[in-house]
This record gives sequence, C-alpha cells and structure tokens, in this order.
Amino acid sequence: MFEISDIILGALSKSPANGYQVRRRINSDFAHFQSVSTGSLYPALSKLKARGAITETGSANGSLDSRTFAITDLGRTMLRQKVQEAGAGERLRSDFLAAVYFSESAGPEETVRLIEERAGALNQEIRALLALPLQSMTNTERFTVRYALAVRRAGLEFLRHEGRAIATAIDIESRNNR
Amino acid sequence: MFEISDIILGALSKSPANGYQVRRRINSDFAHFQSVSTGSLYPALSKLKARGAITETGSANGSLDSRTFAITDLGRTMLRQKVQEAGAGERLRSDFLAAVYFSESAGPEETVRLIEERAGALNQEIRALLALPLQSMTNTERFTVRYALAVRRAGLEFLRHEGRAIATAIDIESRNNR
DNA sequence: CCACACATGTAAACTGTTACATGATTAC
DNA sequence: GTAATCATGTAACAGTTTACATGTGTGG
Repeated sequence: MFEISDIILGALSKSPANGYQVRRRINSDFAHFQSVSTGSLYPALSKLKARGAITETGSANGSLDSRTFAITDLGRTMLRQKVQEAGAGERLRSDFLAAVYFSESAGPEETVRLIEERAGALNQEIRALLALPLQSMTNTERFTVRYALAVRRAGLEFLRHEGRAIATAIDIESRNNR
Repeated sequence: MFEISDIILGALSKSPANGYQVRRRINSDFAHFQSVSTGSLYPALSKLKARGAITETGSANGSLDSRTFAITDLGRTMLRQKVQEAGAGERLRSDFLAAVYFSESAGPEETVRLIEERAGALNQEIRALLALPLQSMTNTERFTVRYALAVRRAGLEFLRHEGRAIATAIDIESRNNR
C-alpha cells in the first residue's frame, strides 16, 4: 500500500523541494490519485529523514524559513521496491453515489442537484488534468493522466446523457404514486 | 459527509437486518461506493441505537446469537437530511495510478503487470455490478450502478487500448537510452 | 496597508482497518 | 469431522483531517 510517505518520496524523486512545494506538487501533479494535508506532511518528512530516505540540505529560499529536502539513493531504492510490491487497487469513497442511492426519499430535486454538482466537479477535474504539462511528462506519468481523463470523461458523459432521463423517471413515478 | 453510520442507516432503510447482514448488504449492494469492516460496524450500530436512529428487536435467528436492527422514523429523517446536506464529492485513492506514475524506474515489466492487474480487477468489479438485481432496484439505485459500470468500462477499455502501446513506448525508450 | 501566497509546525479528534477472540450452524 | 458460513465483538494501530499558531514576502 502506498502511504503518504511513499507519495512524498515520489514527489522528491523528481527534484529537491521544501515541504510546501512537496505539498503543492502532490495536490496538483498527483491530484488524480492522492492528496495531502499539512498535518500528515511534516511528520512524514521527519520520519523519512530519520530513516535516511531523504536528506535535509540547508535552507535555499533566502530569508524565508525553508527546509529543502532531497531524496537519497536509499530513498530511490525504497520507492522502486514499493512499486514492485504494489497492487493495482483503487479505493473509492463516493458521497455522490451514496447520496444518489438514498435520494429517492428526498425527492427528485435532490437527485438532480447531486448530478449537476458532480458534473461540475468532473468538469473542473478534467480542466485541471488538461492544464498539466503533458508534453514534459514521462510515458508512465502521461499514461496516468490520460487514464484519469478517460474515466472522468466517461462519468461526465454518462451524467449528461442519463441525468435528465432519471429526473423525468423519478418525477413520473412520484406523480403516479399520488 | 457520509460516514459509515449513515451507510448503515441506508442499509437498514431497506429492511431490518442483523449486523452480519448489514455488512454483507454494504459490501455487495453498495460495493461500488463503500465498504465496511466489523471493527467499525458494531460500534456504529451501538451508536445509532443510542441516538434512537435504530431499534433492536429481539433475536430472530433461532438459536444463533443474533441481534436484529430496524430503522426508526428518526433514523429515516436523519438519512433524508444527510442526503440534503451531502456534497457530490468522490475521494479516490489509487495505488494503481501511484505505482504506474513511479514505475518508470522499475522497468516496463512492472508497468505492464500493474495494468494487467488493474484490468483484471475492473473486469471482476464489472461482473459483480452486472450480477446485482437491476430489475428490482429503484431508479436512483439503478442509476448509481449504471454510472459505476460506465466509469469502470471506460477504464477497462482505456487499459486495453493503450496498455500495449505504453509498454512498447517504454521499451523503445529504454533501448534508445542504451 | 491589506490581502494573498509562502512556509512550518503541533495537538486533538476522528474514522476506520487489521487482527484477534469466540462460538454456533450447515453442508459435504 | 471438518470446512465454510453465520454471528458478535474488542484492542491496537494507522492514517488523516481540522484547527490552531506563527511569521515572512510580494503585489496592488
């Protein structure tokens, strides 16, 4: 299982960075499969340093309080091993599907609202993925982005095609039950 | 945010059940958006009971040690409210994409292995979704299953079409670098 | 000068999983 | 009789989020 510390290692495998930069890298470049908050970032950085997977080189950002981290050979070995041990699992937790699943009792407006909200979010995610520097990525990196795009586009298309239909269906059903 | 206890409430909104049955309902009928382990199930059931969202009727399973739970009116109100408050978020944590993203250093075999493993898992998930009793579902329930199917099929198709291509690309690249 | 981005960190709370522990029933 | 399924539960741990706390640099 990829933990936050492994993802951080991955972020630092590209180039050295300070904590803030690591966080931004993960929350933009890796946004299609991970995210981090400060609360897990800094403890994980300390842990990685203690293990020898990364080193801390002196602050490199002028007077701003900044620690710069770089991956070590040991860190690279650890990352490679993680990849070799990794399964191909994906864990999805969808508030959207849960809410829709139970939305019948709350009326068709709720279902429609949820579908529209999800469509909007998918749109934004697609834009963000398209804004990534696809040209300068490695083959495998680009592959993950294109996979994420394909999946999101399919979801969006489904919502656009079927969203209206279900609203009508619920509406008719509730009218018939009166 | 839908927590486990809300999902349990949703499961019990269909019909009364004991803990074991609730768990199976979630891990089969709701598998496309949630899962539960025993460690969270039983404490959550107790919490719901204490709050008055569910009641415990005497054991209804012969001599087997079994507690049967049923949703109350309060429970139904709570569930409806959850739906109304719910956002349309989806949180994905993909070991698959993480591993592929960082797999370049580990060689093309790893990338291919991951893609094949993911394809197999998607296939299984699709089968499981198709095995659900679509005919006897409500409109919104069926909608979630079809959405999940659309997304998984798109993922599988992408992997089938592009999986080979990327293996070749990495291979060529690594040969060129020699 | 004010707001926003940069930068680091901690503490409490929460949520959930894994593993363990136990035992009855059912199907082969 | 033995393996699988049914059934309940706890303890330890893992992982994370939220909120707090603090301060600098930059652009308008």
